[in-house]
Amino acid sequence: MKNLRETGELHRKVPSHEVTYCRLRDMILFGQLTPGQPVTIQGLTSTLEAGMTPVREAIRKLIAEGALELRGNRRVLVPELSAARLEELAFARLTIEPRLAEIAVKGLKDSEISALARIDAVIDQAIETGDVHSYLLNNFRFHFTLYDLAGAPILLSLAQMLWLRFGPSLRVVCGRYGTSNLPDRHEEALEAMRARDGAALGQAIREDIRQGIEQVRLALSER
Amino acid sequence: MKNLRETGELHRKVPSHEVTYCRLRDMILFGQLTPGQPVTIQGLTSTLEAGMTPVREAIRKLIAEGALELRGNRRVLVPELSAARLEELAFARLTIEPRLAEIAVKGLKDSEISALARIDAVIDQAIETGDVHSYLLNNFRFHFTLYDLAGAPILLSLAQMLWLRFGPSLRVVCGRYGTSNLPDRHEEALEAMRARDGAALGQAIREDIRQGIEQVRLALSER
DNA sequence: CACCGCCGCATTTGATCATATCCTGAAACG
DNA sequence: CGTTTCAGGATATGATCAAATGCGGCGGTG
Repeated sequence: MKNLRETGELHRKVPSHEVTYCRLRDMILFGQLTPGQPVTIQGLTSTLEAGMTPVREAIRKLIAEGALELRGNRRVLVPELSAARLEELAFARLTIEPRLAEIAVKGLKDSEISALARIDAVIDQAIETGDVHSYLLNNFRFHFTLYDLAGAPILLSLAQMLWLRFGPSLRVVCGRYGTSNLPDRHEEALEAMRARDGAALGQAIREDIRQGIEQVRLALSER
Repeated sequence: MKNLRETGELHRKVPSHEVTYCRLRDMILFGQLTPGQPVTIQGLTSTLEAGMTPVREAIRKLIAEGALELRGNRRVLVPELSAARLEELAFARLTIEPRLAEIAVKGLKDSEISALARIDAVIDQAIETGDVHSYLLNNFRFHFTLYDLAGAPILLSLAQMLWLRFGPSLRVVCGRYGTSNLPDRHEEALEAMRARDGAALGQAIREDIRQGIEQVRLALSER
Protein backbone atom coordinates (compact mmCIF):
# COMPACT_ATOMS: atom_id res chain seq x y z
CA MET A 1 0.00 0.00 0.00
CA LYS A 2 2.92 2.25 -0.52
CA ASN A 3 1.73 3.06 -3.96
CA LEU A 4 -0.57 6.00 -3.69
CA ARG A 5 -1.18 7.22 -7.17
CA GLU A 6 -4.12 9.24 -6.01
CA THR A 7 -4.47 12.92 -6.69
CA GLY A 8 -1.37 13.58 -4.66
CA GLU A 9 -2.96 15.26 -1.71
CA LEU A 10 -0.66 15.45 1.25
CA HIS A 11 2.74 14.49 2.56
CA ARG A 12 4.78 15.73 -0.35
CA LYS A 13 8.27 16.11 0.94
CA VAL A 14 9.05 19.77 0.62
CA PRO A 15 12.32 20.28 -1.24
CA SER A 16 15.05 22.01 0.66
CA HIS A 17 15.48 24.83 -1.83
CA GLU A 18 11.79 25.62 -1.44
CA VAL A 19 12.08 25.98 2.31
CA THR A 20 15.25 27.99 1.95
CA TYR A 21 13.56 30.27 -0.56
CA CYS A 22 10.65 30.99 1.76
CA ARG A 23 12.87 31.65 4.73
CA LEU A 24 15.11 33.95 2.77
CA ARG A 25 12.13 35.76 1.28
CA ASP A 26 10.70 36.33 4.74
CA MET A 27 14.04 37.62 5.88
CA ILE A 28 13.88 40.16 3.08
CA LEU A 29 10.25 41.14 3.62
CA PHE A 30 9.98 41.03 7.40
CA GLY A 31 13.40 40.24 8.73
CA GLN A 32 16.64 41.98 9.23
CA LEU A 33 17.98 42.24 5.68
CA THR A 34 18.13 45.93 4.83
CA PRO A 35 18.65 47.58 1.44
CA GLY A 36 22.29 47.73 0.50
CA GLN A 37 23.22 44.78 2.63
CA PRO A 38 25.32 42.16 0.84
CA VAL A 39 24.15 38.57 0.67
CA THR A 40 26.56 35.68 0.26
CA ILE A 41 25.93 32.03 -0.36
CA GLN A 42 28.26 30.76 2.29
CA GLY A 43 26.97 33.18 4.84
CA LEU A 44 23.49 31.78 4.38
CA THR A 45 24.47 28.12 4.39
CA SER A 46 25.32 28.52 8.06
CA THR A 47 22.48 30.79 9.17
CA LEU A 48 19.84 28.86 7.24
CA GLU A 49 21.37 25.46 7.95
CA ALA A 50 21.07 24.40 4.34
CA GLY A 51 23.49 23.08 1.75
CA MET A 52 25.13 25.25 -0.83
CA THR A 53 22.99 24.23 -3.80
CA PRO A 54 19.61 25.01 -2.22
CA VAL A 55 20.83 28.36 -0.97
CA ARG A 56 22.17 29.15 -4.39
CA GLU A 57 18.87 28.32 -6.01
CA ALA A 58 16.89 30.36 -3.54
CA ILE A 59 19.11 33.35 -4.18
CA ARG A 60 18.79 32.97 -7.93
CA LYS A 61 15.05 32.79 -7.72
CA LEU A 62 14.90 35.93 -5.64
CA ILE A 63 17.20 37.64 -8.10
CA ALA A 64 14.83 36.70 -10.91
CA GLU A 65 11.99 38.20 -8.92
CA GLY A 66 13.89 41.41 -8.28
CA ALA A 67 14.08 40.89 -4.54
CA LEU A 68 17.86 40.64 -4.76
CA GLU A 69 20.25 42.33 -7.11
CA LEU A 70 23.20 40.74 -8.85
CA ARG A 71 25.98 43.20 -9.38
CA GLY A 72 28.38 42.81 -12.27
CA ASN A 73 31.01 41.31 -10.03
CA ARG A 74 28.85 38.43 -8.88
CA ARG A 75 28.11 40.09 -5.61
CA VAL A 76 24.53 39.88 -4.43
CA LEU A 77 22.80 42.46 -2.28
CA VAL A 78 19.40 43.78 -1.31
CA PRO A 79 18.66 46.56 -3.81
CA GLU A 80 18.04 50.11 -2.68
CA LEU A 81 15.07 51.94 -4.09
CA SER A 82 15.77 55.10 -6.00
CA ALA A 83 13.10 57.71 -6.60
CA ALA A 84 12.72 56.60 -10.21
CA ARG A 85 12.29 52.94 -9.23
CA LEU A 86 9.74 53.94 -6.65
CA GLU A 87 7.64 55.69 -9.29
CA GLU A 88 7.71 52.53 -11.41
CA LEU A 89 6.57 50.52 -8.43
CA ALA A 90 3.83 53.02 -7.69
CA PHE A 91 2.42 52.81 -11.19
CA ALA A 92 2.55 49.02 -11.33
CA ARG A 93 1.14 48.44 -7.86
CA LEU A 94 -1.67 50.95 -8.33
CA THR A 95 -2.63 49.15 -11.51
CA ILE A 96 -2.27 45.49 -10.59
CA GLU A 97 -3.40 45.27 -6.99
CA PRO A 98 -6.74 47.09 -7.20
CA ARG A 99 -7.53 44.95 -10.20
CA LEU A 100 -6.84 41.79 -8.20
CA ALA A 101 -9.07 43.07 -5.43
CA GLU A 102 -11.87 43.83 -7.86
CA ILE A 103 -11.69 40.37 -9.35
CA ALA A 104 -11.61 38.77 -5.93
CA VAL A 105 -14.65 40.58 -4.62
CA LYS A 106 -16.97 38.73 -6.96
CA GLY A 107 -16.66 35.31 -5.40
CA LEU A 108 -15.98 36.42 -1.85
CA LYS A 109 -17.64 34.32 0.85
CA ASP A 110 -18.65 35.71 4.22
CA SER A 111 -16.24 33.42 6.01
CA GLU A 112 -13.38 34.80 3.94
CA ILE A 113 -14.37 38.36 4.72
CA SER A 114 -14.42 37.66 8.43
CA ALA A 115 -11.04 35.97 8.16
CA LEU A 116 -9.72 39.17 6.61
CA ALA A 117 -11.38 41.18 9.37
CA ARG A 118 -9.56 39.04 11.92
CA ILE A 119 -6.24 39.75 10.24
CA ASP A 120 -7.07 43.45 10.21
CA ALA A 121 -7.74 43.35 13.95
CA VAL A 122 -4.24 41.99 14.48
CA ILE A 123 -2.88 44.78 12.30
CA ASP A 124 -4.65 47.44 14.36
CA GLN A 125 -3.21 45.93 17.48
CA ALA A 126 0.26 45.91 15.97
CA ILE A 127 -0.05 49.58 15.06
CA GLU A 128 -1.12 50.45 18.59
CA THR A 129 1.65 48.56 20.29
CA GLY A 130 4.23 49.59 17.69
CA ASP A 131 5.03 46.02 16.74
CA VAL A 132 6.64 46.59 13.36
CA HIS A 133 7.25 42.96 12.55
CA SER A 134 3.68 41.95 13.25
CA TYR A 135 2.38 44.89 11.22
CA LEU A 136 4.47 44.00 8.18
CA LEU A 137 3.62 40.33 8.38
CA ASN A 138 -0.10 40.75 8.78
CA ASN A 139 -0.38 43.60 6.33
CA PHE A 140 1.19 41.26 3.79
CA ARG A 141 -1.21 38.53 4.78
CA PHE A 142 -4.22 40.81 4.53
CA HIS A 143 -3.42 41.87 1.01
CA PHE A 144 -2.40 38.51 -0.31
CA THR A 145 -5.15 36.40 1.16
CA LEU A 146 -7.45 38.80 -0.64
CA TYR A 147 -5.47 38.71 -3.87
CA ASP A 148 -5.25 34.94 -3.73
CA LEU A 149 -9.01 34.71 -3.88
CA ALA A 150 -9.03 36.37 -7.28
CA GLY A 151 -7.79 33.15 -8.83
CA ALA A 152 -5.50 35.07 -11.17
CA PRO A 153 -2.04 33.51 -10.80
CA ILE A 154 -0.27 35.69 -13.32
CA LEU A 155 -1.39 38.97 -11.78
CA LEU A 156 -0.73 37.46 -8.38
CA SER A 157 2.86 36.68 -9.26
CA LEU A 158 3.31 40.21 -10.54
CA ALA A 159 1.98 41.58 -7.26
CA GLN A 160 4.36 39.35 -5.32
CA MET A 161 7.29 40.63 -7.35
CA LEU A 162 6.30 44.19 -6.62
CA TRP A 163 5.99 43.57 -2.88
CA LEU A 164 9.37 41.90 -2.81
CA ARG A 165 10.88 45.05 -4.20
CA PHE A 166 8.87 47.34 -1.99
CA GLY A 167 8.97 45.48 1.31
CA PRO A 168 12.50 46.21 2.51
CA SER A 169 12.08 49.93 2.07
CA LEU A 170 8.76 49.97 3.87
CA ARG A 171 10.42 48.14 6.72
CA VAL A 172 13.14 50.75 6.92
CA VAL A 173 10.48 53.45 7.08
CA CYS A 174 8.73 51.62 9.90
CA GLY A 175 11.92 51.26 11.84
CA ARG A 176 12.62 54.96 11.51
CA TYR A 177 9.24 56.55 12.05
CA GLY A 178 7.36 53.90 13.98
CA THR A 179 3.94 52.53 13.11
CA SER A 180 1.91 55.67 13.68
CA ASN A 181 1.11 56.88 10.16
CA LEU A 182 1.31 53.61 8.31
CA PRO A 183 -1.24 52.81 5.64
CA ASP A 184 -4.41 51.25 6.97
CA ARG A 185 -7.42 51.69 4.75
CA HIS A 186 -8.52 48.20 5.59
CA GLU A 187 -11.72 49.19 7.34
CA GLU A 188 -12.95 50.87 4.19
CA ALA A 189 -11.83 47.85 2.22
CA LEU A 190 -13.73 45.48 4.47
CA GLU A 191 -16.82 47.62 4.23
CA ALA A 192 -16.62 47.52 0.43
CA MET A 193 -16.18 43.76 0.52
CA ARG A 194 -19.27 43.30 2.65
CA ALA A 195 -21.20 45.37 0.12
CA ARG A 196 -19.54 43.44 -2.73
CA ASP A 197 -18.69 46.81 -4.20
CA GLY A 198 -15.73 46.22 -6.51
CA ALA A 199 -15.17 49.88 -7.38
CA ALA A 200 -15.12 50.97 -3.76
CA LEU A 201 -12.80 48.13 -2.84
CA GLY A 202 -10.43 49.05 -5.64
CA GLN A 203 -10.50 52.64 -4.42
CA ALA A 204 -9.71 51.63 -0.83
CA ILE A 205 -6.83 49.41 -1.89
CA ARG A 206 -5.54 52.13 -4.15
CA GLU A 207 -5.58 54.60 -1.29
CA ASP A 208 -3.86 52.12 1.02
CA ILE A 209 -1.09 51.58 -1.49
CA ARG A 210 -0.79 55.29 -2.13
CA GLN A 211 -0.23 55.97 1.56
CA GLY A 212 2.51 53.37 1.77
CA ILE A 213 4.23 54.72 -1.30
CA GLU A 214 3.99 58.23 0.10
CA GLN A 215 5.74 57.17 3.31
CA VAL A 216 8.64 55.70 1.39
CA ARG A 217 8.74 58.70 -0.93
CA LEU A 218 9.08 60.99 2.06
CA ALA A 219 11.80 58.88 3.58
CA LEU A 220 13.69 58.92 0.29
CA SER A 221 13.44 62.67 -0.19
CA GLU A 222 14.71 63.63 3.23
CA ARG A 223 17.85 61.63 3.10
CA MET B 1 48.46 37.23 -19.52
CA LYS B 2 47.78 34.27 -17.36
CA ASN B 3 44.16 34.37 -18.26
CA LEU B 4 44.01 32.04 -21.22
CA ARG B 5 40.28 31.82 -21.56
CA GLU B 6 40.16 32.45 -25.29
CA THR B 7 37.07 30.38 -26.01
CA GLY B 8 34.86 33.43 -26.38
CA GLU B 9 35.53 36.58 -28.31
CA LEU B 10 35.30 38.86 -25.30
CA HIS B 11 37.87 38.48 -22.58
CA ARG B 12 35.15 39.36 -20.10
CA LYS B 13 33.52 36.74 -18.01
CA VAL B 14 31.36 34.25 -19.86
CA PRO B 15 28.94 32.84 -17.30
CA SER B 16 27.75 29.54 -18.61
CA HIS B 17 24.35 29.60 -16.96
CA GLU B 18 23.72 32.97 -18.54
CA VAL B 19 24.36 31.65 -22.01
CA THR B 20 22.25 28.60 -21.30
CA TYR B 21 19.45 30.81 -20.03
CA CYS B 22 19.41 32.93 -23.16
CA ARG B 23 19.47 29.94 -25.46
CA LEU B 24 16.67 28.24 -23.61
CA ARG B 25 14.63 31.44 -23.50
CA ASP B 26 15.01 31.85 -27.24
CA MET B 27 13.94 28.26 -27.72
CA ILE B 28 10.77 29.07 -25.83
CA LEU B 29 10.07 32.37 -27.54
CA PHE B 30 11.17 31.64 -31.09
CA GLY B 31 12.18 28.02 -31.20
CA GLN B 32 10.51 24.69 -31.27
CA LEU B 33 9.31 24.33 -27.69
CA THR B 34 5.52 24.26 -27.81
CA PRO B 35 3.02 24.63 -24.95
CA GLY B 36 2.52 21.37 -23.12
CA GLN B 37 5.90 20.02 -24.08
CA PRO B 38 7.92 18.63 -21.17
CA VAL B 39 11.36 19.99 -20.41
CA THR B 40 13.96 17.87 -18.66
CA ILE B 41 17.34 18.76 -17.29
CA GLN B 42 19.17 15.83 -18.77
CA GLY B 43 17.54 16.31 -22.13
CA LEU B 44 18.90 19.83 -22.26
CA THR B 45 22.39 19.01 -21.02
CA SER B 46 22.90 17.12 -24.27
CA THR B 47 21.12 19.44 -26.70
CA LEU B 48 22.59 22.59 -25.18
CA GLU B 49 25.97 21.02 -24.50
CA ALA B 50 26.09 22.44 -21.02
CA GLY B 51 26.63 20.98 -17.60
CA MET B 52 23.86 20.00 -15.28
CA THR B 53 24.09 22.96 -12.92
CA PRO B 54 23.86 25.72 -15.53
CA VAL B 55 20.90 24.03 -17.19
CA ARG B 56 19.21 23.62 -13.87
CA GLU B 57 19.69 27.27 -13.03
CA ALA B 58 18.42 28.42 -16.38
CA ILE B 59 15.30 26.32 -15.94
CA ARG B 60 14.70 27.64 -12.45
CA LYS B 61 15.04 31.21 -13.62
CA LEU B 62 12.54 30.66 -16.40
CA ILE B 63 10.18 29.04 -13.92
CA ALA B 64 10.45 32.11 -11.72
CA GLU B 65 9.61 34.24 -14.74
CA GLY B 66 6.61 32.12 -15.64
CA ALA B 67 8.08 30.94 -18.92
CA LEU B 68 8.13 27.38 -17.61
CA GLU B 69 5.80 25.66 -15.23
CA LEU B 70 6.76 23.38 -12.38
CA ARG B 71 4.15 20.74 -11.80
CA GLY B 72 3.62 19.12 -8.44
CA ASN B 73 5.56 16.07 -9.55
CA ARG B 74 8.65 18.16 -10.14
CA ARG B 75 8.16 17.84 -13.84
CA VAL B 76 8.76 20.94 -15.90
CA LEU B 77 6.89 21.89 -19.05
CA VAL B 78 5.96 24.83 -21.22
CA PRO B 79 2.65 26.07 -19.83
CA GLU B 80 -0.46 26.17 -21.96
CA LEU B 81 -2.47 29.35 -21.97
CA SER B 82 -6.06 29.05 -20.84
CA ALA B 83 -8.66 31.68 -21.63
CA ALA B 84 -8.54 33.03 -18.08
CA ARG B 85 -4.74 33.34 -18.17
CA LEU B 86 -4.97 35.09 -21.51
CA GLU B 87 -7.27 37.73 -20.04
CA GLU B 88 -4.80 38.36 -17.24
CA LEU B 89 -2.03 38.75 -19.78
CA ALA B 90 -4.17 41.09 -21.86
CA PHE B 91 -4.83 43.38 -18.92
CA ALA B 92 -1.23 43.44 -17.77
CA ARG B 93 0.29 43.91 -21.20
CA LEU B 94 -2.17 46.64 -22.16
CA THR B 95 -1.24 48.48 -18.99
CA ILE B 96 2.51 48.04 -18.80
CA GLU B 97 3.71 48.20 -22.35
CA PRO B 98 1.98 51.39 -23.53
CA ARG B 99 3.31 53.02 -20.39
CA LEU B 100 6.85 51.97 -21.25
CA ALA B 101 6.41 53.34 -24.74
CA GLU B 102 5.11 56.65 -23.42
CA ILE B 103 8.05 57.00 -21.08
CA ALA B 104 10.50 56.07 -23.82
CA VAL B 105 9.19 58.61 -26.32
CA LYS B 106 10.43 61.54 -24.27
CA GLY B 107 14.10 60.93 -24.76
CA LEU B 108 13.99 59.33 -28.17
CA LYS B 109 16.77 60.33 -30.54
CA ASP B 110 16.35 60.36 -34.30
CA SER B 111 18.94 57.65 -34.70
CA GLU B 112 16.99 55.39 -32.41
CA ILE B 113 13.79 55.98 -34.32
CA SER B 114 15.43 55.09 -37.59
CA ALA B 115 16.89 51.97 -36.02
CA LEU B 116 13.36 50.96 -35.05
CA ALA B 117 12.19 51.75 -38.57
CA ARG B 118 14.88 49.43 -39.91
CA ILE B 119 13.66 46.64 -37.67
CA ASP B 120 10.11 47.28 -38.83
CA ALA B 121 11.19 46.95 -42.44
CA VAL B 122 12.54 43.50 -41.66
CA ILE B 123 9.24 42.63 -40.00
CA ASP B 124 7.28 43.69 -43.08
CA GLN B 125 9.50 41.54 -45.21
CA ALA B 126 9.02 38.59 -42.87
CA ILE B 127 5.25 38.97 -43.07
CA GLU B 128 5.37 39.05 -46.85
CA THR B 129 7.56 36.01 -47.20
CA GLY B 130 5.79 34.16 -44.40
CA ASP B 131 8.97 33.80 -42.35
CA VAL B 132 7.48 33.10 -38.94
CA HIS B 133 10.76 32.88 -37.08
CA SER B 134 12.01 36.18 -38.41
CA TYR B 135 8.69 37.85 -37.64
CA LEU B 136 8.69 36.67 -34.04
CA LEU B 137 12.31 37.57 -33.47
CA ASN B 138 12.12 41.05 -34.94
CA ASN B 139 8.73 41.86 -33.50
CA PHE B 140 10.28 41.10 -30.11
CA ARG B 141 13.26 43.25 -30.94
CA PHE B 142 11.09 46.14 -32.08
CA HIS B 143 9.10 46.24 -28.89
CA PHE B 144 11.97 45.75 -26.52
CA THR B 145 14.48 48.10 -28.07
CA LEU B 146 11.74 50.69 -27.65
CA TYR B 147 10.92 49.64 -24.10
CA ASP B 148 14.59 49.55 -23.18
CA LEU B 149 14.87 53.22 -23.98
CA ALA B 150 12.38 54.07 -21.25
CA GLY B 151 15.04 53.42 -18.64
CA ALA B 152 12.51 51.75 -16.37
CA PRO B 153 14.00 48.39 -15.40
CA ILE B 154 11.18 47.25 -13.16
CA LEU B 155 8.46 47.79 -15.75
CA LEU B 156 10.79 46.33 -18.34
CA SER B 157 11.22 43.13 -16.38
CA LEU B 158 7.46 42.90 -15.99
CA ALA B 159 7.04 43.25 -19.74
CA GLN B 160 9.62 40.55 -20.33
CA MET B 161 7.78 38.21 -18.01
CA LEU B 162 4.56 38.81 -19.87
CA TRP B 163 6.16 38.16 -23.26
CA LEU B 164 7.69 34.95 -22.01
CA ARG B 165 4.23 33.73 -21.14
CA PHE B 166 2.66 35.00 -24.32
CA GLY B 167 5.33 34.09 -26.86
CA PRO B 168 4.84 30.34 -27.23
CA SER B 169 1.13 30.69 -27.89
CA LEU B 170 1.67 33.41 -30.46
CA ARG B 171 4.11 31.14 -32.20
CA VAL B 172 1.58 28.36 -32.32
CA VAL B 173 -0.91 30.74 -33.88
CA CYS B 174 1.64 31.76 -36.49
CA GLY B 175 2.39 28.20 -37.35
CA ARG B 176 -1.27 27.46 -37.82
CA TYR B 177 -2.56 30.50 -39.64
CA GLY B 178 0.55 31.93 -41.25
CA THR B 179 1.76 35.48 -40.97
CA SER B 180 -1.06 37.19 -42.87
CA ASN B 181 -3.10 38.85 -40.12
CA LEU B 182 -0.46 39.27 -37.49
CA PRO B 183 -0.29 42.47 -35.48
CA ASP B 184 1.65 45.24 -37.13
CA ARG B 185 0.73 48.70 -36.01
CA HIS B 186 4.35 49.68 -36.14
CA GLU B 187 3.95 52.26 -38.87
CA GLU B 188 1.54 54.23 -36.73
CA ALA B 189 3.90 53.79 -33.81
CA LEU B 190 6.85 55.12 -35.77
CA GLU B 191 4.80 58.08 -36.93
CA ALA B 192 3.89 58.89 -33.33
CA MET B 193 7.53 58.60 -32.31
CA ARG B 194 8.62 61.05 -34.99
CA ALA B 195 6.02 63.48 -33.68
CA ARG B 196 7.09 62.71 -30.10
CA ASP B 197 3.41 62.13 -29.38
CA GLY B 198 3.26 59.92 -26.32
CA ALA B 199 -0.48 59.45 -26.31
CA ALA B 200 -0.58 58.43 -29.96
CA LEU B 201 2.32 56.05 -29.46
CA GLY B 202 0.62 54.47 -26.49
CA GLN B 203 -2.50 54.05 -28.56
CA ALA B 204 -0.61 52.41 -31.43
CA ILE B 205 1.17 50.00 -29.10
CA ARG B 206 -2.10 49.22 -27.37
CA GLU B 207 -3.72 48.41 -30.68
CA ASP B 208 -0.77 46.27 -31.73
CA ILE B 209 -1.00 44.27 -28.53
CA ARG B 210 -4.75 44.00 -28.83
CA GLN B 211 -4.45 42.46 -32.27
CA GLY B 212 -1.97 39.86 -31.09
CA ILE B 213 -4.14 38.95 -28.12
CA GLU B 214 -7.14 38.68 -30.41
CA GLN B 215 -5.35 36.20 -32.64
CA VAL B 216 -4.52 33.95 -29.72
CA ARG B 217 -8.02 34.36 -28.32
CA LEU B 218 -9.46 33.15 -31.58
CA ALA B 219 -7.12 30.20 -31.72
CA LEU B 220 -8.10 29.25 -28.17
CA SER B 221 -11.82 29.48 -28.77
CA GLU B 222 -11.91 27.34 -31.85
CA ARG B 223 -10.13 24.40 -30.36
C1' DC C 1 -9.14 -20.38 -21.35
C1' DA C 2 -8.93 -15.49 -22.17
C1' DC C 3 -9.43 -10.82 -20.46
C1' DC C 4 -8.91 -7.27 -16.90
C1' DG C 5 -7.01 -4.81 -13.10
C1' DC C 6 -3.55 -4.32 -9.53
C1' DC C 7 1.01 -4.56 -7.47
C1' DG C 8 6.03 -4.33 -7.46
C1' DC C 9 10.39 -3.64 -9.98
C1' DA C 10 13.42 -1.07 -13.18
C1' DT C 11 14.60 2.95 -15.51
C1' DT C 12 14.36 7.64 -15.93
C1' DT C 13 14.62 12.09 -13.82
C1' DG C 14 15.18 15.45 -10.12
C1' DA C 15 17.62 16.96 -5.65
C1' DT C 16 21.54 17.38 -2.96
C1' DC C 17 26.24 17.29 -1.74
C1' DA C 18 31.40 17.44 -1.75
C1' DT C 19 34.85 19.02 -4.39
C1' DA C 20 37.54 21.35 -7.87
C1' DT C 21 38.37 25.43 -10.62
C1' DC C 22 38.10 30.13 -11.57
C1' DC C 23 37.23 35.15 -10.69
C1' DT C 24 37.53 39.30 -8.09
C1' DG C 25 39.29 42.48 -4.93
C1' DA C 26 42.87 43.82 -2.04
C1' DA C 27 46.87 43.41 0.70
C1' DA C 28 51.84 42.86 0.40
C1' DC C 29 56.00 43.62 -1.82
C1' DG C 30 59.65 45.36 -4.74
C1' DC D 1 53.44 53.37 -7.88
C1' DG D 2 53.01 49.21 -10.31
C1' DT D 3 53.13 44.33 -9.96
C1' DT D 4 52.41 39.96 -7.63
C1' DT D 5 50.35 37.07 -4.64
C1' DC D 6 46.66 35.52 -1.80
C1' DA D 7 42.27 34.71 0.25
C1' DG D 8 37.31 34.75 0.01
C1' DG D 9 33.66 33.60 -2.64
C1' DA D 10 31.18 32.15 -6.86
C1' DT D 11 30.75 28.81 -10.61
C1' DA D 12 30.79 24.21 -12.48
C1' DT D 13 31.34 19.07 -12.30
C1' DG D 14 30.15 14.50 -11.29
C1' DA D 15 28.58 11.27 -8.00
C1' DT D 16 25.01 9.76 -5.10
C1' DC D 17 20.39 9.52 -3.22
C1' DA D 18 15.39 9.76 -3.60
C1' DA D 19 11.20 9.94 -6.07
C1' DA D 20 8.14 9.04 -9.97
C1' DT D 21 6.69 7.06 -14.19
C1' DG D 22 6.11 3.06 -17.06
C1' DC D 23 6.37 -1.82 -17.83
C1' DG D 24 5.72 -6.55 -16.97
C1' DG D 25 3.99 -10.34 -14.13
C1' DC D 26 0.46 -12.21 -11.06
C1' DG D 27 -4.00 -13.48 -9.64
C1' DG D 28 -8.94 -13.17 -10.11
C1' DT D 29 -13.13 -13.59 -12.78
C1' DG D 30 -16.42 -14.39 -16.59
